[in-house]
Amino acid sequence: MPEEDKPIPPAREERYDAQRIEQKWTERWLSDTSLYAAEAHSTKPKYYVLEMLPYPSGALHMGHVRNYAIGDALARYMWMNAYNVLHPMGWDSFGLPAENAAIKNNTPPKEWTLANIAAMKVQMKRLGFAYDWSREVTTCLPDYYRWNQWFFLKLYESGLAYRKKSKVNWCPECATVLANEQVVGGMCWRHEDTPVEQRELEQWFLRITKYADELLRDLEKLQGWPEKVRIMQQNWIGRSEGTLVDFDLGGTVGPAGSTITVFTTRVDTIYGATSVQLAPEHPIVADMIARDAALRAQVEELIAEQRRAKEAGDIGAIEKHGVFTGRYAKNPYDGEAVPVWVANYILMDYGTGAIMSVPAHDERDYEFAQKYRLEIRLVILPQPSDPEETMAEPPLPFTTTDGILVNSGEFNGLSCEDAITKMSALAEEKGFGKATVTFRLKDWGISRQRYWGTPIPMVYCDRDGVVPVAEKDLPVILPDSVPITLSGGSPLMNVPEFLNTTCPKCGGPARRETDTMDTFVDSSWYFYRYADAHNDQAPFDSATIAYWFPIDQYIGGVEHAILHLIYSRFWTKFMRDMGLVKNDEPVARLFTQGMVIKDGAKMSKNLGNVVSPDEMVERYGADATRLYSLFAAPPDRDLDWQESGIEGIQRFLARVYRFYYERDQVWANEAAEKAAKMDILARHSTILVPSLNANAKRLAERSARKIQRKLHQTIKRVSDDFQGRWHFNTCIAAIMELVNEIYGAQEAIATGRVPAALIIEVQRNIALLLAPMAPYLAHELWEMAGETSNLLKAPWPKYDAALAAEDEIEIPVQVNGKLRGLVVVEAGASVDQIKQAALADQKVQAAIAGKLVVKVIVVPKKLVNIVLR
RNA sequence: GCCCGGAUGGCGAAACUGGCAGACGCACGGGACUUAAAAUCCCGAGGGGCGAAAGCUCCGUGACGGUUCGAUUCCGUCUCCGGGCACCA
Repeated sequence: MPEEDKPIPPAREERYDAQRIEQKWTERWLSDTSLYAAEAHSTKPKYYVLEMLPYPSGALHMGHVRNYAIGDALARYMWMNAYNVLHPMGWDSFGLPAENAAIKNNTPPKEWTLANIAAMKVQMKRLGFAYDWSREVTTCLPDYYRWNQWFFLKLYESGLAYRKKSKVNWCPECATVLANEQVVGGMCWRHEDTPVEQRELEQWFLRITKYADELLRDLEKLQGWPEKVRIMQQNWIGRSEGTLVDFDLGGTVGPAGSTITVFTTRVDTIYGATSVQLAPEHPIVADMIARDAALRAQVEELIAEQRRAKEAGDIGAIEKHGVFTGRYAKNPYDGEAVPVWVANYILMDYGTGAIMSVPAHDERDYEFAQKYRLEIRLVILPQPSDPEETMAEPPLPFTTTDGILVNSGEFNGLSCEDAITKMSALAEEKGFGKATVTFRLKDWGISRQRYWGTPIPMVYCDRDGVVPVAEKDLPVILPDSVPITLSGGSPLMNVPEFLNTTCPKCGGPARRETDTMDTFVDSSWYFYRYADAHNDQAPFDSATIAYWFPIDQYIGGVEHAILHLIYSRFWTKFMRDMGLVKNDEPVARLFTQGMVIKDGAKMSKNLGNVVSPDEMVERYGADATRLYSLFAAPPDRDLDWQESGIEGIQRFLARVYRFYYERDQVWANEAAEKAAKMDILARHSTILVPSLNANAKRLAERSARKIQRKLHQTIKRVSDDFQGRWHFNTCIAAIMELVNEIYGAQEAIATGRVPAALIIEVQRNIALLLAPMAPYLAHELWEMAGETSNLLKAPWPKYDAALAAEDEIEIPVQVNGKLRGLVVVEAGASVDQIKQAALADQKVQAAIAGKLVVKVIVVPKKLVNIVLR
């Protein structure tokens, strides 16, 4: 193409106009769907960066923007580092709010949800997030949830899905099940004067506890996860080693039998057991109260106390109450019969729901025994430090395991540790107990008596009982246009076309399961689907998963540290055992970002301190909104949103823009300069970092060298932060410093003391450094710097350590730890040279005059400290 | 109660490995440009005391103590704030 036929670049405006620039680039980006597409096969290394998918509530909030700004910056950075990047997005689109909206606005949940998705997708695109939309996953659509059903069938086949009775919140007024958040102070959220009841329903559970040990053990492998999250999961799993011991009641009370099995971690203290305590909901208690109305009333009060405390979220503050049952149980070790009590501090869903109470060696038992004047018997004494010393009586309760047994028959004199081993062995030998491990982790109840969720693919037949739907008949489609009412249980029960079916086994009439799945099922494996989003033969292709997994970096809120992430880990282990995936864990590295707060409080409608992303984008642009959310605080900490802060960022972007614009104006007006520019550009398109020697000559000017040094220092700082701790706030500060340096050198630039080549190099690099964080402006600047390549995949700049190095450095000189002088030395100065310079300094001389110098500490490049006496 | 974070100017924060505390930004003050304002550019600034000024000096990273030539950083005790779990036997 002849020179004069080249398209004339569009006229640029003097003022930084975010809206104009962002609209221009949005159009280009949206017209090319291949832009952010991951390559199925690539010689490049793969990188899977994932942000937690949102619930489509209708609008993004600032927390989302922050989350996605971090992920997008990382994805773009990895593209620039020539990785094959997978960066997908989707919608966690089943769940209760759609049903609530249906009730409130009379809109079908599907319609409401899909409209919200469309709206939020527009927001995401406006913000410029670089997602591969061809892999979008929408969990409420049958092409996704059919695989939930498929997995459920596999879980059922493997014995990992089972039914059992479980309690639900029931509002008699609504005649329906309530979610925990719909219970307010023990009352229904819609009927403030209707107490919520507990009803037992048959529900589906997934046997996550089968993997309890592995889920715990593999936390070790997750070194790329925050320590905090690993600890939270560890506590959640709650592994505890102990002993089961049978106490005999000496005759049955009812169907629950005549044995109380207690779980204890301290079987070594069992000779100090002076009572057995049962949870109020223990089956033996049920037998006991069946014939004892007075006891029944008391036990019911204990249950009520427990429930009230739990609902108040304040179970720790509950005052301990108990009631003596009138029965005694025999301690199998010494044959002593101890009283059996029922107590409100014993939980039925942990251990066996029964404990032995050892007041002398357990704080809670001690408190309880004091209150009810139960016997307190000391059986552990402190280890004497000197064997000759007599053992002192310790203060009670004495809970340490570093002690010696007394008053414990044949076990006297053993250490607690030895006693636990020997006593557990004896229990097993004699058949009244055994060593065991319990977990706090419970099986995962997935049944929801709701409409807007994945139908559980099971059928109930009068003849064949519980029968799974045949795989070939999947998906079981969730019917549309189902009236969402407030009463009568699950809405699906009122849809005969759905409810009535035929038995897959005998072909006779049967009923479908009307419960739907917990939405945590959807989010437990959605990130696998991204890798192969349109597969209609299987949830995904295993070879594709082997390529992409594990996820290299997952980013989201810490509020999902436990449930979502533990269910996802469980799902992965199950899929691995099925042979579907090879990885043991889904996520190699996890990052949890801090909350966005305003005026010191979490943003909420109640407080009226919600900042709308749309408003920010409209007022300041997407770049400023994103950049500010990265700048205002390090990403793992809470971010206090300040309107004046984002104004400052906008000012910074305008300052950067103006630097390019004004240079362009100058160059455009100087024909000779322009020719030089073209010549330089031609050279620079291949050489990003000029070699030191060539430049050292060319950049003899001090001001030019200063700019060049700052440039390379900036590239280093920004690169280091992307590689390391992700403190994007300091990256941005570094770029601001570079821009300040340029503005500070205005005069040198105007008088031609700074070569145009260097200015262009700075311009190119600022565009490159800003590209991950402020992509719109960065693309515009890239173009203004004369580049025609796509910035998205332009190589990330490299710094030259020699160019970044300082020639001279200032070394502070302290005398007795107090700053007394500053000396300037060459960067490579030896310890001795620095010491001489420091001692020669006038101020230092004055400070040490007449005193005895005891020691001179020299830390090269850092400081000198002269110690006087 | 237990576990995990955090606390630094008027504000958001920085100081990455024990080495000049407060980079960068906001707000503020002063100046330049302007008829004026806005915008922009430049300069100033932790607090106290001394000084006309250049400057000098003391104090200062939630509190108290310790280690060290030297501590925002390491150790101990405590206070407050945030998050998680909660009578877990």
